[in-house]
Amino acid sequence: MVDFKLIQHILSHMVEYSDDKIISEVLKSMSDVTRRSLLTRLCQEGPCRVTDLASYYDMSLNAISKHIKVLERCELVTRKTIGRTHWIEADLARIHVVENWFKELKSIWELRLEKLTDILESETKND
Amino acid sequence: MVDFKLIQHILSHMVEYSDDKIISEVLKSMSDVTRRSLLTRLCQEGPCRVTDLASYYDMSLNAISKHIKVLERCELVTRKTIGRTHWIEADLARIHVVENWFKELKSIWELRLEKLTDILESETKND
DNA sequence: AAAACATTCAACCAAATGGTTGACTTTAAA
DNA sequence: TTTAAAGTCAACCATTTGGTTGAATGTTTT
Repeated sequence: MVDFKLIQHILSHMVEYSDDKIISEVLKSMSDVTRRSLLTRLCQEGPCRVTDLASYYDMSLNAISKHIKVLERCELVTRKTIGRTHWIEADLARIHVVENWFKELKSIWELRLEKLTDILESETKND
Repeated sequence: MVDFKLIQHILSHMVEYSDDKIISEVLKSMSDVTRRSLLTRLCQEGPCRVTDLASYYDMSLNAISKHIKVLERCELVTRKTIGRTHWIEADLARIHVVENWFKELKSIWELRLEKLTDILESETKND
């Protein structure tokens, strides 16, 4: 007979392992206030130049440039270079990966609660 | 007349600012593979002792103890001390705060797209 | 051709992170 | 009443992070 629970377990772990690095990078990247602010601004305004983004912050252009590179490395942001200006654009696709991990975690939690109530029910039957 | 957009803007920023520290801490806390693994295990198994958690990892008890403290500080985990054993339990409430930020970000994105299509529509009218 | 602009690169620095080991406290067991 | 167990605390260490400044690269503008 097919062991669905085993298959489910193996599959969930395959997803977990393959996405693990992405999840770590995305979460770490978004854990910084400045980078979250940059993302927000890019969502509001659409594609922006690096200099324009930097003008909003009490921080050097270089610092913002580095923040953008961090966001870029984990693909929360894309870059289109036209001449000397770089157009930075938000890309929220990576967020889904994290959201899915949250969902998975919550379902693992629920699964345990279900098993727990099952046990409690069968115990009350035995009383 | 009431400026709903302004009120919405102010409110969203109040939420954003007050939750900012929590979001940063939760995201940074969860950006570590070991800590995510601990959270997953705690969701699967329910409350666990520190030593039992540590036994799964190729890492000192102290390291795990520190990881748990990080999770505890941002309230992803709670602790109940009975005698000499500490029972650690997952608490996923904080995840909602992050999920809400994701939702907010996406709605900001959508809002811009809507404005953009509005502009495009009015321009085609003018042709 | 020279000057200004947009941006990255490189080197540096202080602080934070993730790990280690060894000593310490408190509680439970022999 | 020793001894063992469960954890934390403290000090240390290498690496990463988030910022700085100054120079370098390539692209417009004048």
